[in-house]
Amino acid sequence: MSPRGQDTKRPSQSGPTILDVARVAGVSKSLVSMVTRGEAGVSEESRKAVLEAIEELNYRPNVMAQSLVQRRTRILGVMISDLRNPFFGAVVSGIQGRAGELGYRVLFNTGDRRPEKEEGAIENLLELRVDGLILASPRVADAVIVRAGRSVPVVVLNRHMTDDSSDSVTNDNIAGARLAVEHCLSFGHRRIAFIKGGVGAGARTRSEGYLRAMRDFDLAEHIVMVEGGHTEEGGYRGAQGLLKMKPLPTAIFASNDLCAIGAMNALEEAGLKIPDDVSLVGYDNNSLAALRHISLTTIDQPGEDMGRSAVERLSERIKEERTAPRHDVVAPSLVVRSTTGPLPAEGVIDGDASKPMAAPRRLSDSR
Amino acid sequence: MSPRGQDTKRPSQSGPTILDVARVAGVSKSLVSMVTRGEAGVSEESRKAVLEAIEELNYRPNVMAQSLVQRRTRILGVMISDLRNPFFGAVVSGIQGRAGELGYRVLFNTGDRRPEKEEGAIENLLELRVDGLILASPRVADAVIVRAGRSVPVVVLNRHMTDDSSDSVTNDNIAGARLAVEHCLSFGHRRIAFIKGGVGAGARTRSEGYLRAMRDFDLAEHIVMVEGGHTEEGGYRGAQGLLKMKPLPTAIFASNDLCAIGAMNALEEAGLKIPDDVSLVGYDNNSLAALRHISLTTIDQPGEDMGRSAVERLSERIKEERTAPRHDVVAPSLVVRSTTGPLPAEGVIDGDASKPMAAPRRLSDSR
DNA sequence: CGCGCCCCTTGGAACGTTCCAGCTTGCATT
DNA sequence: AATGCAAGCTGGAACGTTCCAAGGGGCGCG
Repeated sequence: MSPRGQDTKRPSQSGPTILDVARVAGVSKSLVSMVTRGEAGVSEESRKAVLEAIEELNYRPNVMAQSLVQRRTRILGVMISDLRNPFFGAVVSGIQGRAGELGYRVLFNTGDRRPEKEEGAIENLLELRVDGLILASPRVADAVIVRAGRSVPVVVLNRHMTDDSSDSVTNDNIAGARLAVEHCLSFGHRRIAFIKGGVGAGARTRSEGYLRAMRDFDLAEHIVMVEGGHTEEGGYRGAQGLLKMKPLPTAIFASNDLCAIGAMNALEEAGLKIPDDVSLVGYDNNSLAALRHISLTTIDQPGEDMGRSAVERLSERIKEERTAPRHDVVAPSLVVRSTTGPLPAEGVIDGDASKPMAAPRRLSDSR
Repeated sequence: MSPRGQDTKRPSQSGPTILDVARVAGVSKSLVSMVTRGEAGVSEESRKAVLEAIEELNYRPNVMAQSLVQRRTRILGVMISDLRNPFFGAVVSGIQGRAGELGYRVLFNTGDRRPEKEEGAIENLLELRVDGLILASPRVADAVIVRAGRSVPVVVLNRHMTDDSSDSVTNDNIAGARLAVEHCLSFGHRRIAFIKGGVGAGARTRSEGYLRAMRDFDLAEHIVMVEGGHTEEGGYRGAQGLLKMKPLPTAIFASNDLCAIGAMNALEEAGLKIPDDVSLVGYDNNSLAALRHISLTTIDQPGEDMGRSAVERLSERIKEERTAPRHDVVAPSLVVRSTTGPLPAEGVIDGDASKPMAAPRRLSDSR
């Protein structure tokens, strides 16, 4: 009765099953299963027959069926907030590397930068019954993460979770921001401005780190923060804001590399030379920063390592080797490239040059 | 006997099932199923009871079980050859957008640039019984793609398949390369060199397009090609090679944007100004090219649209609305930014200025 | 010769869903 | 009062695996 008759019978293709293989090889399905799982105790003869049948039929075990009976998938789900930020390329690479070593397959899903889509992406992964979930810089509400944590081990990357529903791997944004400020200081800069990261993961703690470092170095009076965002556009606008200020900052610290690159454009458009007129520091050390044409001084956040750690933490939880939550913090480090340099001449003159270069000394101790 | 005794009973968590929900709601599993699938013919009362039970238990349907019985997953598998190339960010975005509209979920896997890993990634997706497969710029052997095509509809992105085992969505690299050459020509350039893309998808056809365009415009004598690669490093080395040449090319066309950026560095290091001394054209129009600080003239390849088309083609195949293979070719377009400009003064002198500026005219017609 | 053991192999139950045929109930129609 | 029918609901079979208890030979040993 169906419009297309008999060809609609099978819901499109559904490959050969273990039973087909068993039939062709002339053995039982159990034996085939043992072969595919590489279990010992199968005669060479049978094994060969089975392998041939598999080859002949182009058979592939159905993961769905496997997972159903084993009650686990050996799949790690990864939700990436923004695939367009090259930093996550490194994270993904680390995740995939370590997961492969541990025998997990990895499935990615992305939120395309929109929290509601992120939530859907997480839900998708959860319905698939992934064995564990990695959320890379999620922008969703805390409650969503907690809820996910109720059904599966969760590791959050780059966002510190205050509750104990999940593990986290973050980089020490406070320390990283301090490194940035210290570095500028070591070149004699005092008027070190900051372009904020908006809602991006880690943005808040970087602001916090900037503030603390400025205060600790007795630079509170020079604190200048403008709105920006973790995008090129945000950095561009942020820098434009800074350019309107009366005593121009001599150094600018941007909340991430994309932001710094945007700032770079604005500064260059205004005819300022980097680093001759203004120094610039980013954060992340993404692949853009390393491009010779950009060569941005930045704070390295080891994305690949963080990815690997996340998998490690997840694996411990899945195997129930650990039940106490763990919050790893990796140390950021300074990568000096070409966008930072000594204080420009006038800066030394019209800035308050009362306190001499004590800072640089202090800096080298503290590292 | 197990070291940890009773707590190992359940293979970690395995959430509530439809039966648990049925029990709590006081109805049959079938009724619960009808509710979760949004089927009509359920009394308001029952529906409410079920929804409450679902909420209470934090129940989530098990996709594995669903797929097993339905014999389809509503999942599209996507293999991305290189997540670090920002061009694919756009592709992914397009895929995800259209897939969402059509009711598919999307699962990504990446080959981390290594063919054998790509093959594993494809195998993974296939074992999951995805309803369809998108291969974005795959580097695997043709045979792997053909084999995959035997079990599931496959759409290949950016690589033309000569056989009919799969559909493809490519951009017209020949035409794109021609646009690049034409553009240089319109500025009076004749010595237009090319940095090749190596094994990257589309690299061969771009070379081919360059060659053809050069010949068509009577520039065969100026053809210069050097090895490069679809990475910054490749472009850097390629440009270094070009810099050793006796009459320096006045324009350089790189096989992709990453490559062009590498070339940019080499040129700048050599003290050449872009575009004053040398013009530079890339390919892809990835997010880097658009960065104001880079502002690369390039050939736009509409990644997002291509992603959407791929999903479209796949969907047709899955629904069996079409059985004939289809090979879509999208038109590339020129994006003029700041890395191309008029022929430098000396270029006009020592180049063969015999044929005057006919080319620019011709160009504007042909667009 | 009979017993036990090891090696290899097997069928059935289970996993959590969907699908389907059929059941009940109540109401309108004859 | 009997019949028909629709609305709402239900239990069992099926999907393709893995796991497990148990079956069948062959062989060495007492």
